[in-house]
Amino acid sequence: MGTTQLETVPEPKYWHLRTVLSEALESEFSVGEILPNERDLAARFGVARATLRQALEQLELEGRLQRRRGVGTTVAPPRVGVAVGTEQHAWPGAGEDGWQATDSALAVPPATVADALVTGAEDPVHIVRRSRVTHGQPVAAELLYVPQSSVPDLSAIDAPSGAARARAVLRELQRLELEGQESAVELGSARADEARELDRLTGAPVLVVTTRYLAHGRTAALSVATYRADTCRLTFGDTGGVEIHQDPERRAS
Amino acid sequence: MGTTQLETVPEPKYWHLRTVLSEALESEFSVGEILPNERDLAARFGVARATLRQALEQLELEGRLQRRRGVGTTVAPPRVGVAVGTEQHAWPGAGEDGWQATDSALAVPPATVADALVTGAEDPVHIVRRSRVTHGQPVAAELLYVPQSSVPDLSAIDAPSGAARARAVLRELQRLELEGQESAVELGSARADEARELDRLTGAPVLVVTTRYLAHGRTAALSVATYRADTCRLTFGDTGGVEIHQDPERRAS
DNA sequence: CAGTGGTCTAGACCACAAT
DNA sequence: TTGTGGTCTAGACCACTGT
Repeated sequence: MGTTQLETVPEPKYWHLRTVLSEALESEFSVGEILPNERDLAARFGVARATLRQALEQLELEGRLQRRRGVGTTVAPPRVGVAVGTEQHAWPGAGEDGWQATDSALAVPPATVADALVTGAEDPVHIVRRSRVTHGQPVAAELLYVPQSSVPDLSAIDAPSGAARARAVLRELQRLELEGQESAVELGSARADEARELDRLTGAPVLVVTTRYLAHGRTAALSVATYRADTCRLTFGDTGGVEIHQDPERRAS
Repeated sequence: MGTTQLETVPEPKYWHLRTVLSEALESEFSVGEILPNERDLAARFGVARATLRQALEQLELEGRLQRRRGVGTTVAPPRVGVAVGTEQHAWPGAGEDGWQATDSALAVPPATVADALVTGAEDPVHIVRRSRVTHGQPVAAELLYVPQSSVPDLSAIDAPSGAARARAVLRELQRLELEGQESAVELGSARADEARELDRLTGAPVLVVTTRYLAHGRTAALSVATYRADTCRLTFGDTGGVEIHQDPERRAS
């Protein structure tokens, strides 16, 4: 990476900088390599640190860089593809899918969740916490809402919370016949608790996947999962086929 | 919205500010309403304009606000759900789906696209441009790559480009038997041309949906569509059911 | 401890839309 | 021309990680 001077172009400095850095990442750096620190980089390009940071922010958003306070900025590996909408129509917790149930308790869900489920606004539901790990990295945190009516036989369980209870709820869910599921994906920012679980800072961009599981013509469960937007590529497929890879710059012809 | 003073809390000012503004949006503003300008807001909360802007940025990312240069900051309507992965297994361009084919030409695709398709690296493919409009707002811009082998009968077409040619490519595509499709969603930032088409600034956050269409055991077409991340909620479903709505704050129990 | 990225300030000027 | 959001600067200090 030379001491390139920025030309006077009709585009913002930080955007041009992003392009220059992007090319440098491809040609002069390898995955995991650590970049010079922000103060040095800014000086090298003759811009204020804030401007340099704006460029780095873009690249981090695009999954090209990873920044960690107290450590430095490193070149990120390509995004990992995580399957979220396979055609197998499987209940959460079926098979080995990388999810780990961590906790569960009976509580009153947020109003919008109660709406989507058929329960009354004050009816408590089972809330199952799960986290998903891929390649040793945490990629998602989920809250799964299960109305008591979906798992009537669970009354036998006496544990008020804990991982074992979470697994019990999931096990009971398998007994229902799954008729279908539908998901929605949108951009959000990590709440403090989610951020902690995903090893990111509060406010980090996440992809929020809301999935509704249908059985008996009703919504039998509702899942709200937040995925790290910087490291994940969510795959929805009905073929189980090969990975589709995306060019860092999505260059058009 | 009062002249609330920020308390000293162990969280960043901009994050606290985001929360305060978020609550104000729910209780004191209605959709489309215009907020006080940034300088006034910053003064009112006793912070620098840059800090106030950091909070607004978060809220815009979450689809709560819309900012337009020269105009102001307005309260955004709830995100619109746009279907991207229905179970009907339909080719692009089938039926009325909100897409509009605008142009098409024969050109050599980017290397990564050529990889996904089976074509050689230098083989030109049909590139179809489409844009998607919902509720009068542009929500997505797409590039559809179709190998010549997928539409052999198209050779009869002599127009080198144009909307009519684009429609012809799509029409030919319908004749193939679609075996399946698989999609991936990831976060990206709008290139200059995409940004123009989506009525946003360069670098605006977008959801990039890459879809592979399968026929005859091969990839018959590849679509790369960029959706406005601020206004869109992408839905993948196999039930055609009701909308799932998401609480502005995604409050956990 | 030294070094990193994260937050924050108080300004300045620019690009754009409406008047 | 006026007022808006967008860009940029040159600092300061904070929070965290490693040694």
